[in-house]
Amino acid sequence: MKPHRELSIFRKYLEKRGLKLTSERQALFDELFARHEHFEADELLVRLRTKHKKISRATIYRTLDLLVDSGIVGRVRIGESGYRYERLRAGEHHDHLICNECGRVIEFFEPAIESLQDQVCERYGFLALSHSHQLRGICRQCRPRVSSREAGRAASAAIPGGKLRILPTA
Amino acid sequence: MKPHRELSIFRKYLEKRGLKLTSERQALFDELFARHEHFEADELLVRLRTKHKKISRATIYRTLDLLVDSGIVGRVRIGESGYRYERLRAGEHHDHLICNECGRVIEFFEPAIESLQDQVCERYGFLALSHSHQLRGICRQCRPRVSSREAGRAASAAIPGGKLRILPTA
DNA sequence: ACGCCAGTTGAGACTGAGTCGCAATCGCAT
DNA sequence: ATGCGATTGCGACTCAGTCTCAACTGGCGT
Repeated sequence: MKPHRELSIFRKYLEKRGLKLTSERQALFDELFARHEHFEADELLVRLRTKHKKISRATIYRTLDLLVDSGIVGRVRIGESGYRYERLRAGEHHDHLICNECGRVIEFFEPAIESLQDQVCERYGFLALSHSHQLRGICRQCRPRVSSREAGRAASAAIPGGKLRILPTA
Repeated sequence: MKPHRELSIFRKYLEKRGLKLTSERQALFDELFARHEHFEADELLVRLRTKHKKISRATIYRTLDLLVDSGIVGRVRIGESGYRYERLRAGEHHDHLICNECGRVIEFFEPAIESLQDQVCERYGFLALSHSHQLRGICRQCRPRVSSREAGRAASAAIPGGKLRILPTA
């Protein structure tokens, strides 16, 4: 729980391009590194507002852009609308399992998938700069609840093919 | 180029829930299956408008929802904002390589990745219902252009680690 | 062929997320 | 302490998508 490392990265990032570490930026940074969850921009706004800090929505977005750009925060398209942000630990990377029921986000990392991705890129002469890989469905905790609910409904929603099919969505 | 199969699926889908095949829905369907690219909702609106057909934005979205729900069209989060739609051929599935330069979308399918995904889900007791997997970067055609442009700039943007790193973004 | 009515449409108001312009303010190098 | 470029907050704005509702229509029943 020592965000010092990230703070100095951020500081350096700002310095390098003649930007300033204002009290708003510092406050946002602190709030962000006080937890370790995924969060939305407006969530931060509310949290800071309730903590007496005043900060505008525009500044939240502007600062978030800086943090993403500096590499210590990641911007992810999760859920149906808007972005979510997450702390990024240097050099680490992960993808997401997202529960449609409770919204829980599970991070996973599968080296074999990563290297297969590289192979795919090679195949197409594609230079990958970033990627996004998310699986949506029902998490372990929600499965019992959902399946009992389904039992109540008609079986009409059953997928024809029988076998579990994974279709693209987002 | 015979969309008859899909049309009958759509027809059946509508019938099953007492919905009607209106001229607007038919027109949208036709326009959609006249090509095979990824497209945005507003794009369809424009295309139909220029083809003398009048149709409202709301109807476009409503019909697109039906098509997605019936399984013959897929909704994908590509690019920075909004959705894109794409024809789905029955049983087929693919993921995307997206070029940041020209916007080109390359479809790929890697069975090994799919099965690794299943393994990841098992590991977490997660029931996957859909997934999204996109790599963003520079396509073969754009690479020469981009690298020469980069050469002009300072080398300051070089990634420290040296090795190609793939970071999450969307 | 006709009528009926649930389903459908278009227009425009609305929403939510994010961006922009600008005058007032602030960090910080000197 | 000073100066000035960077930054902020505000509110207006955009953009994609949704909603409401009165007017319209597809297609079943006869």
